[in-house]
Amino acid sequence: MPELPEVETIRRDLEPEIFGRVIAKVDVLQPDIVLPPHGPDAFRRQLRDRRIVGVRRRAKYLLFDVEGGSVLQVQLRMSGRFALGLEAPDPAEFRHIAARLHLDDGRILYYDDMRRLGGLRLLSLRDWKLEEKKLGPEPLASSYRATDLGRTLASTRSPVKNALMDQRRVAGVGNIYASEALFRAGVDPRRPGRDLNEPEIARLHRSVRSVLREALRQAGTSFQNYRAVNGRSGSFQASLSVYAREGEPCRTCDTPVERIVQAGRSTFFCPSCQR
DNA sequence: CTTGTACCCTGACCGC
DNA sequence: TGCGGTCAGGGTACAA
Repeated sequence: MPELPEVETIRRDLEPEIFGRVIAKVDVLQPDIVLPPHGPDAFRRQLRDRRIVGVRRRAKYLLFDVEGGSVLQVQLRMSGRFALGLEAPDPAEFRHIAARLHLDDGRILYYDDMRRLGGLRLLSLRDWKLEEKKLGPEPLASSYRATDLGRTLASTRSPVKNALMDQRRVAGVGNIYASEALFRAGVDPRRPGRDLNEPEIARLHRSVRSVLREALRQAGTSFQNYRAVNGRSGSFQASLSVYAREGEPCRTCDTPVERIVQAGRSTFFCPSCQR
């Protein structure tokens, strides 16, 4: 479920706890969350006794650099999450533990994934670099400019909402923050990407960055089932302008927020403020 | 090439 | 209480 701010929040929670630790043992309880190229057995063998020398994020992926030139790539997708501790987390809340990474200090990193759409992949540094080439720029990087967004939108007739969620165009924006950024920019999510003019692109660029930054400051958005590490919740849900507010009054103009479906996903917008 | 749809999976919720 | 339909913060395979 997490988008960029949620994944980055998890990264910040995990890094000081697991950086430098050695993975003493790996248990795979749900084999299908181990993603190619390795099967569960090779995955477990190759991670064992390796030190974690980096805890990074790229797009919506968490990356644990392990000594020896490998990268453990974590795709949380809709329901993946972590718990860390000496003892197992509350079994009433973490009911779908799919893997356990035992650390050399006795603590265990639990990967829980109710829907099992996410997973863990062990890649060589070289293969990760190939994967990374498919991803668009990080929207919060200082090098990310309105012209970058403009170029990527100019090349598509897709609705701008879909284009924002396309990880090859810009990395880390998902269903919540696409809707929120378009509201802030005053842009109708159904407009074809290439139809946006320069001022609209400039506004959208600022909106994407500001909404992600603010969400990050509030440790992300937590609904019933999304939590950061060990169940810590974010608070950005209180700041949402349109997402999950169908029928409620727009905070700017009181027009009821509308919900439509684009590419199979809900989009929320204010038909009056967004043109 | 681009774009839309089906699908992976479990659980919560709603109307009947 | 049960049952079917819908929906959920993602990404990919495949068809058109």
